[in-house]
Amino acid sequence: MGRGKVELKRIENQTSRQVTFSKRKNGILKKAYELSLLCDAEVAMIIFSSSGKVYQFATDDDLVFHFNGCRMDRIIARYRNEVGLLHSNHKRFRTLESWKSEIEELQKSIDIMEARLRHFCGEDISTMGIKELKQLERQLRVGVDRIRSKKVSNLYTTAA
Amino acid sequence: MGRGKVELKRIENQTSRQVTFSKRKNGILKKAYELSLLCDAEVAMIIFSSSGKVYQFATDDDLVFHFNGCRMDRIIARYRNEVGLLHSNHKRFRTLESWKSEIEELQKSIDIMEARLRHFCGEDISTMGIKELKQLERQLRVGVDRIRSKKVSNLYTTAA
DNA sequence: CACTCTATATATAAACC
DNA sequence: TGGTTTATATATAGAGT
Repeated sequence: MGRGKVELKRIENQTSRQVTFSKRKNGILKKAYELSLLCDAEVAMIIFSSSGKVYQFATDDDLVFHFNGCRMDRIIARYRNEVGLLHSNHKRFRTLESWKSEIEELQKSIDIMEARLRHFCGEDISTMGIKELKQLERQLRVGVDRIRSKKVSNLYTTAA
Repeated sequence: MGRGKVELKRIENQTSRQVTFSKRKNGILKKAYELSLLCDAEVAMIIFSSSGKVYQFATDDDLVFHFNGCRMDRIIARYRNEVGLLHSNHKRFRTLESWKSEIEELQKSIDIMEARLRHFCGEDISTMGIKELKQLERQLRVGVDRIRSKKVSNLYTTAA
């Protein structure tokens, strides 16, 4: 919308990315407000800019100062209920450091797995060398083969 | 937008409220996707229709992790860290609950990613149906193709 | 950055299937 | 619910301040 058409990909120029973010953020927050008001829907939205700032909207948060997130927690709670995520808890006594380090550990594993998943999808492979690429391809082939044979056996099972 | 101008208040006619909801929901989900993609932002959105159905968007959910809300929990966790706690009485000290819930959310993401990684390797696929298997195979093929072309271009680069 | 100004691109209301 | 069409309302890209 506007003078030029935009490609649907990350805007490389940092300045215009920032400007576009600011404009579109306002636009979408307004849309969220309108949707909730017009259609009597419960809407929650959380936005982190690439620089790390957070913006939010939640239904029935005060319109003028809608940065307090009063209802956010309730909507999130409702979401968890619907989607079915149950939390059990134990481990009462721990130090701050132990919590932090566990979180760091988990985050690290997540980063590694994300990279691996991307590689499996053929993304972010520009940094990989020939050797790694070959290994990855081999692994993908193994996956394809296993799936093929699984499909075949499924067909037989289904047909019977 | 459209033939008539709309008042900013709850649409009383139930049918048109429903129709408007459906259209605007699609619109805003698209906007959320564009915002995250164009501006490299992390975006999470939860929408409950007045009839109680839930719809959602979370950055990257539809890419590698096209599973319902794999990233949602992590965005919520990040939100809770950076904002949610500012509005409670404990501004500076995180509660035990907040540590635990963040860890649980990270752990959950890890579980999902582990399962997905195994599938990519053709493991643990005995529970998958034909449809899922086909989809997985397609994704693996995309990966293989991308790697092939990358290998080819690498050879040229290396040769030069 | 926040805001202004326009030309254009999009979203969508209304009506009908 | 989903699509289609069309006229109109909005959003916003690009450029400037």
